[in-house]
Amino acid sequence: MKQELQELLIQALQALISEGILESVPDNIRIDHSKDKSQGDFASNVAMVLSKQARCAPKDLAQKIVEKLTDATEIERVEVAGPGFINFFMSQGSNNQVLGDILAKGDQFGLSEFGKGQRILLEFVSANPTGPLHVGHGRGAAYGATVSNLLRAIGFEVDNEYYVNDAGRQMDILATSVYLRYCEVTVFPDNGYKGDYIFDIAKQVSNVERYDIAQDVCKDEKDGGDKEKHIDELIANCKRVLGSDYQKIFKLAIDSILSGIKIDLSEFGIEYQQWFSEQSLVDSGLSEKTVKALQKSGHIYEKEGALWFKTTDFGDDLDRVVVRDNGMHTYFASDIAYHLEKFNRGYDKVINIWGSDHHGYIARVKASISALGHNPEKLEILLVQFANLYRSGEKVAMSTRSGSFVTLEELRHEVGNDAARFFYVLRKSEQHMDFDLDLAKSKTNENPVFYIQYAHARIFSVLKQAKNMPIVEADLSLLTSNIEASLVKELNRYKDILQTSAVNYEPHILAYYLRDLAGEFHSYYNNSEFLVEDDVLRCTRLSLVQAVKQVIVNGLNVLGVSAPDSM
RNA sequence: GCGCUCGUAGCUCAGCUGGAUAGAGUGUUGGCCUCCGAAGCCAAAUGUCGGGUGUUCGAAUCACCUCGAGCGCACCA
Repeated sequence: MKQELQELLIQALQALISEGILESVPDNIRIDHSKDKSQGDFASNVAMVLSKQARCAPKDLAQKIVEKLTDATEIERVEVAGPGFINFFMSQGSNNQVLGDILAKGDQFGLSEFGKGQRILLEFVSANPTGPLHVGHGRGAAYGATVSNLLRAIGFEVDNEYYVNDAGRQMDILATSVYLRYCEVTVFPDNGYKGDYIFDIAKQVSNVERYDIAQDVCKDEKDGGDKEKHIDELIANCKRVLGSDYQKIFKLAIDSILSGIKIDLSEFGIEYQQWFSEQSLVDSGLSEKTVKALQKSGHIYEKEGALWFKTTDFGDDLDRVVVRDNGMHTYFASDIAYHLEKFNRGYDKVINIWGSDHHGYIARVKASISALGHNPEKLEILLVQFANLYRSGEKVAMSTRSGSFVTLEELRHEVGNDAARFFYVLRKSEQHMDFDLDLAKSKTNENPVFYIQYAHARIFSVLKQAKNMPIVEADLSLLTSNIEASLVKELNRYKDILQTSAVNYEPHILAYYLRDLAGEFHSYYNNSEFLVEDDVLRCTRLSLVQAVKQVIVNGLNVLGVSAPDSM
């Protein structure tokens, strides 16, 4: 409907241009759903935007535009209001068309072809496999999965991907930590992974000799030494002493943790098309090749024994090291290779969802994409602020290494998947978020997700009771009350909401909409009776209510939240 | 010090590609179950939109300054 109105407006503007009143039609003419019923169904501010060009008062220009509008049966009347808004009042019949549309399309209602099948690679979570996911990762997981659903709903083809950092020093620290627990050492390195899950993995180790790998290593920090050096020497000893058994433990540790992460995400309703291994970039030599390609194109220089990538040529603050003086590739080097690999897979757009603490990393990644001859515009990086956890009014410190954190699994079991999914996306992703554990765990009724699910359950219950009553054709002209009109108006917004929510990567827009829709329904429920004697009236109201139910189901489905029939 | 993000009702947050009286949840106060699910509804009260200056017909929204909070500035990943 919005598009039809837009075309009508353009026609009117063109008529004014031919009369010499206006010079040109603006690119995008804004037509919004009015917030207030007294302001009609749609409003346009085009007259105010163009008043300068026309050199007359916005209100007068609006009047002139209105006079040029051709009649359309769907439009009941058009008004000029306020400082120069053009308000469109649609006929109730035209608004009601959406009901038939919803009931006919069912699960498909609201979907569009806006994305025209363009392919998007969406990478999210990608937490290091050094421990279970915690509640901070949960936010990225819920956000990423919902953005993915949204984009799919408006016609994009989206592949979800998890980048597994299974190479590098952190993994060695993990393996060594497991071995030390297996040996049941009494002194544990400051920099080792201390969580309980390390003990669980250690229990699975068998047929490996127990050596004292702490012999001859330098002092740990608590003894006045350097904790980084201490753990590096432990790792070196561990590798040397264990030989091939080291790989065994290494693999056990990562497999165990990664499979835990996969189960966790899958139970949270999140499916990935790809799990991309960092190690595979090393094995395939792509990391190596990428550095060579950069060298060839002249973006690399040597300084103090290391290879530096001149990212400052592409807008970064500092140049970055890609190969250290000890010959090791930095994480950045494999990350460049990874992004190159993503681009080579031929996606129309590559989206990364990162924790906001990585924002300083954006410039150098985009720089590397430019340097390798790709368009950095095709890479979009969305940042998610970490959630601050509060327990008993106090902020909870979180660190994977110290093992003091609340896992995503714990949270899911406490508050339920539905509440967790909804709660996470209810706030704008870049908004700092206070996650009050006590509130989320103990008073789950306050969570708005139940409000929406309750509306669905109520409708289900009503429809169930209507099952044995006669079914006749509905007469939509009987939907005359204010609340019915505003409920229909709300349903008419769904498609636009879905699109706005998706193109802006803002799931909270959909979440808020569903709560509003549920609110309208609850008002209606308390205000009117559905199971009335009159067959036509009953079936008419039930069809409205059924349409509401369908939209709630469709919307919750995008958010990854279930719509139970009873609760 | 430099950079990114944020600052809106007691609390948690929407609204931000400039638009009509700044909204919701929660909390507070008072009503509504002989009636389709009261996890609900209705009503009342609540704001220097952190502060300041500017841009203009119009600023919570844009620009600049300033104060406050979080995060990032490695030959770590």
